[in-house]
Amino acid sequence: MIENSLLAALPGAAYRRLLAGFEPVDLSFGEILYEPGQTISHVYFPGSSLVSLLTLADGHLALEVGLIGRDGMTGVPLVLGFKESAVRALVQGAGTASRMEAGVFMREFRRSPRLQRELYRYIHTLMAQISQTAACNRFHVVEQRLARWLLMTHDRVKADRFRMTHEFLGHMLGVRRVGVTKAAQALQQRKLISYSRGDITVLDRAGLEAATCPCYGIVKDMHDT
Amino acid sequence: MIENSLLAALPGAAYRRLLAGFEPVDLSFGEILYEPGQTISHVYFPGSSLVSLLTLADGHLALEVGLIGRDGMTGVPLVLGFKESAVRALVQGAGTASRMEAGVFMREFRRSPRLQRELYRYIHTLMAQISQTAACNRFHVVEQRLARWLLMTHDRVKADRFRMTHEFLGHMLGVRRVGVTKAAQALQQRKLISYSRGDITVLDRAGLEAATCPCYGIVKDMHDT
DNA sequence: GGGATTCCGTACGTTAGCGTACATACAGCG
DNA sequence: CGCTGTATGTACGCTAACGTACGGAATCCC
Repeated sequence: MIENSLLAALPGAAYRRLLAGFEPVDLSFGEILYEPGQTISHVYFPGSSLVSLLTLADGHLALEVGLIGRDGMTGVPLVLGFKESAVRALVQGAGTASRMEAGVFMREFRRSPRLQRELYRYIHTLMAQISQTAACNRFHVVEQRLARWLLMTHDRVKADRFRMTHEFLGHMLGVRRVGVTKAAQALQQRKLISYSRGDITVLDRAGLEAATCPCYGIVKDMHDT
Repeated sequence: MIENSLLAALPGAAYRRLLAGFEPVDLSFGEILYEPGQTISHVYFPGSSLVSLLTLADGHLALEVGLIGRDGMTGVPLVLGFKESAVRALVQGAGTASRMEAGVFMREFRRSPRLQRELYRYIHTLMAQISQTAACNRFHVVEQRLARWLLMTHDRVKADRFRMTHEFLGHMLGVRRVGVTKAAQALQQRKLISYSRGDITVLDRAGLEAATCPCYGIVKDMHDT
């Protein structure tokens, strides 16, 4: 019933203690959980939902630096002793999550060494993911990056089909809408995906993996280790 | 004598305990402290030295994601429960540092809540720095990014002059050497810097701040808060 | 079912940065 | 003093992506 793998990794006792404080919620597409500089009111452990961390630049431009699914959590700054987020957290895929009020969470966190260990380790993989994404955005072309992004999403939602417009993908990848359209066309012509009006279907996962840059594998291996 | 601000912030008792375990070292330009996937043998708290964190892509391309001076430390993965670094740590400015063997450090770390608090907070600012750098590398032109890089270095070495070739800067900014040369020429013509054969002098700091992107100020404010 | 809205296709000139190659010039060293 | 390596200047064609604009088409909503 709690589908988040960070929580699932906890031993029975700690796990049951925590459950009491959680509130199941349904996150809807486009919802903004935090803005930069804003106080973090709740932490979220996604189940079937998907949350993007976005860095903002020059007011309007956005770039995804991290992607959080059932393998992660939002509200990392709390764990590190800060009350505010440095980035925007945006619900990118509607679905379930378990949330907890920040103060309650911090009490539980301080009480459970096992939870601390899990979350610190998670933070390391998140940092590594952010670093790799930075290099990827710098060196690889849009088509490869789009393929990577679709694969990462595919991994987390565990479905071949998800809702996602080109416009939105542009904000994630930090490129124009038209740039996404061209890359998506190329992938569609190669029969790796198909799409229509905000509805994307992964047709050939292996093909996508061949079309993307090594960054995908590098980040995935880090999560699995 | 220990010039690192993370250490200087510790209260007297904890501070003196720690000092015993430190070994003062001189880091020389170009030295590689860690490679990705490699076990971390020592942690380093820079004094006058400067260490870059580089993400590698496609074997040969490099991109700086973090810059560590007297306000930081290397070996963050240890603090988060990992023994290996995910990035390359390269000495970018020769100078002093205090180092400690990984095992010794971890014992001290577990023993000192105050040290834990300091370092976790540092990790948050480092993450924010990496995120902002990612967006900066995506959206801003080389000239602005070069100005930012020079300012960040200037802040940390506390000297108007430092050694740095265009080739090397290319690896930091993830661009060709020629790209750096063009950007540096532009800054020199505007009398903001002067340079010659690996020797860069900051002439007009305020001018540089006007020439760079807002990212510089954003990251700086985070460190000061 | 008509109108508005959202989403995608296409097009055109512009530009930053790429890859590469070669020329110059200073610096240290024997 | 000349040699050799390292650092910087310059040049040229090329391409990915930009900014912008407009048309078509599916979907939603009264």
